[in-house]
Amino acid sequence: MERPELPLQQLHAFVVLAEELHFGRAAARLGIAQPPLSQQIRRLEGKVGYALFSREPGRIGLTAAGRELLPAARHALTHLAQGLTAAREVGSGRAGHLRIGFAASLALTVLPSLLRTFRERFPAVDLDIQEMTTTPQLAALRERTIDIGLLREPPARDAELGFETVLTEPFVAVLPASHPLAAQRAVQVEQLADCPFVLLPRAVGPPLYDQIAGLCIAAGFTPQVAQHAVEWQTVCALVGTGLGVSLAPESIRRIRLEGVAFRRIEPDTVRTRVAVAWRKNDPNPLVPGILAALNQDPPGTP
Amino acid sequence: MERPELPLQQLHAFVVLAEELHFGRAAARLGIAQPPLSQQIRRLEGKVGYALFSREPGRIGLTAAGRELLPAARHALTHLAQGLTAAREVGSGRAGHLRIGFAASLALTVLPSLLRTFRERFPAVDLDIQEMTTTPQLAALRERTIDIGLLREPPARDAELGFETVLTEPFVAVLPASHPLAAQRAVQVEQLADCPFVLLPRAVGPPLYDQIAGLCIAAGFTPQVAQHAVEWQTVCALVGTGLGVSLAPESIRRIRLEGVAFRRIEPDTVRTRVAVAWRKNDPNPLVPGILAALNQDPPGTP
DNA sequence: CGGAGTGATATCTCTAAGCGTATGGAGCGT
DNA sequence: ACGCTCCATACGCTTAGAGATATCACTCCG
Repeated sequence: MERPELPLQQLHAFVVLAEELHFGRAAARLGIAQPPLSQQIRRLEGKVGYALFSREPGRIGLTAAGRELLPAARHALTHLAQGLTAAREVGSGRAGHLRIGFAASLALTVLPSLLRTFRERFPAVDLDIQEMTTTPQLAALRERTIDIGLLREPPARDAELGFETVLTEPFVAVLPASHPLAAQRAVQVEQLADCPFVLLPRAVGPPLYDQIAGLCIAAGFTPQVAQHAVEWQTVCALVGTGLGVSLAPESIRRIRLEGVAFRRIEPDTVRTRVAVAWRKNDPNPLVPGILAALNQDPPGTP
Repeated sequence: MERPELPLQQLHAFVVLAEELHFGRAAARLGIAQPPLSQQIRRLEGKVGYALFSREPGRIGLTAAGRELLPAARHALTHLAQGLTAAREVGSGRAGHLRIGFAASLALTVLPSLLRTFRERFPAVDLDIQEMTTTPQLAALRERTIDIGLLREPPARDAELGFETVLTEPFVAVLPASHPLAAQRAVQVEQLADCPFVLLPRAVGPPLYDQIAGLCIAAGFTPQVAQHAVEWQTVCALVGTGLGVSLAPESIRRIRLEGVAFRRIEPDTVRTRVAVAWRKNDPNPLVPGILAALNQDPPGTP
């Protein structure tokens, strides 16, 4: 790309004059006097190297070179004007797009209401949402692959990322419907001591895993993991087949599956935190926007 | 179309910086020092109203607004560069297009060689050729519908149009092959006195018509027009059916038709002039080009 | 022949902006 | 702690060019 040689202002004058074919009117449309317009055109012609208009007394017209330059000038001007307003829309936060990573377990609780209220306030914004577990979300935020994360059990503090708790929820026991404990309204955690467990791998969200394990340990046993699954959806399905039991955040109750029962646990002192995460230095004006949307719309009331 | 607000130079700097993502290298590519580049970007951001780059130490990147503006800036710059070179090509006469009107009778003589030599010298030029008789050509030239005319018997002089004779040619008699006179090598014009004539209407080219009529009158008779036809092609076809005879410029010999004979006439003192016509004030640099091509390539040697 | 309309020229002013050099200051590596 | 890289800032110089006003030149027309 070489250095631009034609000042935009002169091109604007050129386009207007090409439309009016009359120096006086064109100058009026441009809001300037006639002599400056003559100068502009003259300068532009000087830079192009050839006449752009044929001036015969009484009628002026485009030359062949002028006809060639006109569409390019028009394109450039309109493109730039559009690009500029688009950039301003985006800059002001009225438009743009936002890439959101979210934990699958929130697809049925936090996410729907968030999307709804955000779309109301920023109708021109495209939201790209993708399911990711906690650890990949943190990495994606740092790599700028996503702009917003919705995750569980965020780190306490981070130099680069900001976090804000969206909601806290207790854990529930996930049981096969046929399981004897499913007959109770609530389950003592220690009653699960001898059951095989279905859990998410620790790697996808160590803090959450540790919380669950911690619940068991507090109840006096170490959970025997019979099977790992990467999504809560799958965990529930496996529990439904009788493969084992699980402990999960309450919001997965929304996953309604044949043959799976959810029961309160006792004690339910431990709660899992769901937080929104963002880059502290993100210049995208939509980031404050979505944080505001989250605060305005108290989640948990989907 | 509103007033352009973004100087092209700054947009250029913006695009280069967006590619390099490094002030030092971008400045080097632009051939300037680094501080001026910082200024350019700063000014541009000032005009847009929002930051275009996120500057964190060690890594700079486009903001959302910058990503929005970038393609527009690129488009504008490349479009303008292309338009500028195209305009210069056209201005210098290396490219462009030329609308040529020509008399049908020249389709087989002057035109082919002219097109060939012109295409050699100006390969990037598009030629739009259209068949027109003399009078419409003059009108089309004045209305700027065509740029070049190839016509017969031009007016002697004209305030607006220039003419230059391309070739002169004698008239020949056009006879049915079965006609008694077709047995002779040459025909005396007065021998046609009693034959019905097939001629072009006077309106499509009064001077040519008057020349033909003049030939007859000089031979002592007034031609009896049995039939008018608008093209020489048709005239010959009608002659071939035995409808009459005609007098025509020699170049229509090229129209080879079953049952039509062409014969020299005596006296052959009168010649018809074929001329090229153009607007004297036409700024199109191709006009001199085509005149030069006509002179370089002596017509009549197709 | 004179006036209207139209565009070119001449002259002046003023501002924006482009560039350079010098310098400051924040990270980052050794 | 030191130096290095990289970007921002400050300051000064210089110029292109955008604008205005006044005037001239040409054409057309009544």
